[in-house]
Amino acid sequence: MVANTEHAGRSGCPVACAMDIFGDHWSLLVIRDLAFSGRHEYKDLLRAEEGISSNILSNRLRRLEDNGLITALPHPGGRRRKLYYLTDRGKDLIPVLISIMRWSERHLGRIVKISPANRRLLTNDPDHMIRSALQELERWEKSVGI
Amino acid sequence: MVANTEHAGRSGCPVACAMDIFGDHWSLLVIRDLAFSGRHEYKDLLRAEEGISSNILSNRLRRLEDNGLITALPHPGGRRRKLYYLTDRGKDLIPVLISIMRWSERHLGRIVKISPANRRLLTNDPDHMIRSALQELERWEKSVGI
DNA sequence: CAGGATCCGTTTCGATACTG
DNA sequence: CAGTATCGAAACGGATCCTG
Repeated sequence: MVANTEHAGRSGCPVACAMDIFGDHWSLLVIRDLAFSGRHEYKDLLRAEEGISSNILSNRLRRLEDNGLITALPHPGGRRRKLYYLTDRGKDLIPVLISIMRWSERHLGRIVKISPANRRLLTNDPDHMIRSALQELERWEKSVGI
Repeated sequence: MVANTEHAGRSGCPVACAMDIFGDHWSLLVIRDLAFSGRHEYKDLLRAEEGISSNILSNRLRRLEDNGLITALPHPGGRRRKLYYLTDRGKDLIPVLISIMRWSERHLGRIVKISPANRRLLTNDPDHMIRSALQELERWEKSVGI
């Protein structure tokens, strides 16, 4: 009973406000890879996504940057290369991703490839998963000197 | 560290599998209204959404039904009228919606219209919100004899 | 060669008019 | 009132081209 009649209507709903992010096919996937896969470069995201094309990835990276969900850092070893990573706002989407994963695990289990250990963790201790993902990101940030 | 390199790749990720639902602009909004707003009829959903057009609503309702997230019941007082409601699978999306709302509340707070009481509940006791939404749905289901 | 812009055919969206 | 048909507009996405 949150977004009920009392608060519904154009631009009045929490979910609606966020549809730029949640209503897009690719944004969440990019966030996911930045959050869980240790990927930070354009080419990694390009190859890792399930077939995103370069123009779309480019578009989404800019959109995510505009929305303050990711930032880019010049890559130490390249001219135009960049290192993309999540801002605090972006990192804060990790619980949402976990929650989606939990739903998917329960209802689309047959399709999900996930190790038994991670499946158990996802079910039994999602908070632990969140913490360890965040730790991993912080570790990476320190390693590149952010 | 869930969908990391070990499990990434085409159709290997929990998030990706669910993109038919999460990657769509309208599906989550329809689910939201079925979950929180006590709306069950076509016209209610049409008016309540932030401007969804009838063909899109029709399309999404069918898609959601095909995916087993909603079901329709013939309306007692109408020819083509139906009562749409969430299946168990659909109801299980409520935690995801709450998680999205929490994120939106934190980061898009300025846009979100939500009463202070509900905002506090959203922040402090999301589980309570989930339970009360489910109770409301069950109450409605009993009232129409499901 | 990496990042990403541009072109362009195909798909999807969405406002409105329409039907039973 | 519930849904469909139509049709212009927008988005997608594959290939290719540009630029540092």
